[in-house]
Amino acid sequence: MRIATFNINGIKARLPRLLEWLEETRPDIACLQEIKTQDEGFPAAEFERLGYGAIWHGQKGFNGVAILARDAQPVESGRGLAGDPEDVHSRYLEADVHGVRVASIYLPNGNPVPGPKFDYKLSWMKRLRARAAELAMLELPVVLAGDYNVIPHDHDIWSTKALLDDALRQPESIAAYRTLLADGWTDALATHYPQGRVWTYWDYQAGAWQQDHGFRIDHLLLSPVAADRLVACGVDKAHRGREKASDHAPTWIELSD
DNA sequence: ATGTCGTGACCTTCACGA
Repeated sequence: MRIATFNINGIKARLPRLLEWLEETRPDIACLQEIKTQDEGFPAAEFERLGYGAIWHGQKGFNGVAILARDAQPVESGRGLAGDPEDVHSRYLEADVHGVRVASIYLPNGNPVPGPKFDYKLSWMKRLRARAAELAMLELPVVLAGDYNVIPHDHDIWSTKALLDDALRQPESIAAYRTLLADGWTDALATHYPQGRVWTYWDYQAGAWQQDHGFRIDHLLLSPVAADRLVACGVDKAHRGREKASDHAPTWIELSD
């Protein structure tokens, strides 16, 4: 079973690319982030045509997450994270699909540092950790997939000197991410590529793609039962190089049946 | 130092978020 995560940076602008990717790679589950549309604007019929059921949590202009399932309808098990009634961002959606509990996560960017946006990022990560602890109690395999906006290690960015002041590389962000790993979650790509230097994001600016100045922020965290079934993982890098591409590349895992 | 996108709004151009 293939489970992918893809920050598409606007589902309206990206729809042809997204449908093309689905047809070419046929993931069993696709977690989408930054759909950047209200619920009414979600093109569910387009996915249905390709055999995908979907659930989505939209928001006007920004954020927004979705879960697609091939030949199935995801059964929603969570929408938003508990712990902050003031939080109106659409960043978390969770469902049961094909015997797996899966979450589509769009973790706050957190820039600039310091400031309220960075505080929000860190508190959001605490709330995610609390939800993850609940999910760890399930018998089902669990996959927490999404754009974490955290660069976990120096070898997860093209230059160790880049983005040092950025929220994506702050010690507090990295520590919160490592806390999840310490709780028993497995970073799939880190396990399979221990030497690092596998990118999932290349900025639109400054010729980052052309120079391969990327970094890794799209992660799939696996519960122990899911990690036991991990057989392969990777990044659909070629899709980042196409016309009108997202600034992220699809990132995926393969679980044994 | 700069570089680019996508979205939305009294909208042919800017502000914002990333």
